[in-house]
Amino acid sequence: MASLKELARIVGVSPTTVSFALNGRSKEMRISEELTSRILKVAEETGYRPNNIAVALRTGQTKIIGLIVEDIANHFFSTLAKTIEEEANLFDYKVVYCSTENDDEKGEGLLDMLQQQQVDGYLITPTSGMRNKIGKLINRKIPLVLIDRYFEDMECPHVMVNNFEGIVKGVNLLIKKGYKKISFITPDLDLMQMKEREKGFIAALEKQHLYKSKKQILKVDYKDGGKKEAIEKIKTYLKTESPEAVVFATNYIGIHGLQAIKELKLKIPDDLAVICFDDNEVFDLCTPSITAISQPIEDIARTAVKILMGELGVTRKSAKKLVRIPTEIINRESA
Amino acid sequence: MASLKELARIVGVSPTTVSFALNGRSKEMRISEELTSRILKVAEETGYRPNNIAVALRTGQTKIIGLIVEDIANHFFSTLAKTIEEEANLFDYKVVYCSTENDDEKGEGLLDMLQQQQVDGYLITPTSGMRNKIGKLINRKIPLVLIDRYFEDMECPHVMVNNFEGIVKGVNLLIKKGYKKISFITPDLDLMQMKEREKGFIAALEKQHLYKSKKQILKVDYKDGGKKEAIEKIKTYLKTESPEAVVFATNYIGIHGLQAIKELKLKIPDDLAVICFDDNEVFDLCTPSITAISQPIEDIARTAVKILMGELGVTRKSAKKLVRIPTEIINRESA
DNA sequence: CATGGAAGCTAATTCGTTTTAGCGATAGAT
DNA sequence: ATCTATCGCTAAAACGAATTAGCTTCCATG
Repeated sequence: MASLKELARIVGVSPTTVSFALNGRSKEMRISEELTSRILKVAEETGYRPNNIAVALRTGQTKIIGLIVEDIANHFFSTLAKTIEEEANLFDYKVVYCSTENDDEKGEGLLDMLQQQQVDGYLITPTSGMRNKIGKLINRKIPLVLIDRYFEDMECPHVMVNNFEGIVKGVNLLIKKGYKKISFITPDLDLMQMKEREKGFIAALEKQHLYKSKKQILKVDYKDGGKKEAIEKIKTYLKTESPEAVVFATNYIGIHGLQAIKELKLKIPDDLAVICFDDNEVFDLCTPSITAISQPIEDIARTAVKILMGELGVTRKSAKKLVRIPTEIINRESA
Repeated sequence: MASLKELARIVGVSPTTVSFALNGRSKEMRISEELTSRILKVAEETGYRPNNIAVALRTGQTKIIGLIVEDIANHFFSTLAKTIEEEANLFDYKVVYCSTENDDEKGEGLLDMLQQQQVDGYLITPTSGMRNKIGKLINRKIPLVLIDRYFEDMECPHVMVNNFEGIVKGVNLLIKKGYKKISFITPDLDLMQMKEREKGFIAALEKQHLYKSKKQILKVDYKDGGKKEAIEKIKTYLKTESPEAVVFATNYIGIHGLQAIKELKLKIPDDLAVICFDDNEVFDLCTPSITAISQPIEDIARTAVKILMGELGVTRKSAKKLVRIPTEIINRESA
């Protein structure tokens, strides 16, 4: 409520002087120690807080970073968001976050909105349709780091998990345990990381000559319907193909898959072994518990913030700006 | 990038005129239709976006509401946040959110931060230590709605689930199924809603003369340690008291409880029936699936935003400002 | 042929800060 | 006695929009 001007009036000096004193520029600006401490005292007493809006307008810095995730209600993204917030706070930055719902239009809208809010930098898990707008930001040298996905042939800092290697590790585990007829169930999304996971699956199988047919891959199109339809599709697939083991490409398709398996009354891992990309608290609780290829979320978050702080000039620029975080296999009972 | 001033220069008129045209005040301010459409066209072409910082400084309105939750990485709160964001967007409001981690100091800090950001209103799941600061906001007539908890004898709009009634419904279900030795496991938190749930438990049992001893209630203090310690405490309790059925007071203590039950190799519901307050995607997947007392999160979110919009003067003021949303029993296999 | 009013636009102020440029007074150098 | 430096502080501009209070020009009216 109290403004700089008012503080100045109370102390009986000019706003300029108060500003210098509060910003620790007293020595530099030759404000006497006595006056400085008087100002500080009054500021303390009146509980003065600078108006960030005014500061932002004047300095051109909001000290805010915009975080765009796919869906904040999803465990992966909310944990990501939380860690990013904590990490950014260490550098005195605030975070505003929003969800694209994987909708191109919504994503572009959010980008516009954040620009209007004059955020200083961006952390984004982009949808494919955001390519253009992101390209423009990059041309304008706006600090920006992509998370969890990236665009080919667009030079832009990004940090994501090593999807290819992660799936390969998972498949190799299944092969080692003796499973031969292995399937891959993935959402049908046009995203880099999905392609990488699929490539990892095929590569790992081909190395052991176990990739026989395209039917070993099921792509579930969520545009056709929601959860229920997905579960039905998976049930149908499992019945007709009856694989010995299955790798789910994401956390949520894994959950739908488990539901399908439960409804088919298949025994894990005897009837069907299961591995899922991306861990989930649920997996630990299931009976049997589900083996997962886990993404070190905190790692991803911290790395992304670190790079962004470099771009923002808060810390010195990171050398590595295209980071792949290795996955970790969480061995449980399902495979 | 392009400012109002620049637009004005391009069109060859004054910034004032441009401002009127863009804000739809042309008729009122007698800007000719021809000029108005020329301005609009140039604005379109140059992709002009007003600088929200400047607008906020001038108008005193940021069109931002501050949302303070306990932990954004938690399913309940992240779903809440998501719905609130969607709902607020309908009214052209943005949302910035942050987590208290149930830490009084952090909560107060967040309140300060949001004040400095000049948010127009607040949605808060408060920690007990935030009482004072929230009281001050209320005295200053700042639009504010509490969610999920409230302070006794402080008149402040709030919306929460009907905790008492929810637990009563749950306990009654257990009693109807014939369980007699029923326990209540709750985090040891000094929060209204925990007290209400405990009261509900005791009241429901006493009505059937089934409340025999304080030992039927276990309070787990999370200050003593994390998840692991909690699980150990629950295991110890279940071994020594061996209840027939247990009601978990929250989502996350339920998950820890299930872990404990799994480690003890107890069969649900034969050895031990389970009901949990607050639903979770996990519960549907567990074998057996877990019966829950579900909080209609979207309802809570929508109601809270509605009341806040009333306080902000965006819509007309709500009549009911102290709302209890009824719970819903999700019948599954664990009880 | 004043006079009034409307039509169509704009100059200048404001919001709360930060920052640049500079002012008066005293002290030291020449 | 004059010039320069330093000290301690401040006036004023700026950030980008919104808004208040006009300022012209033109036409109609008596």
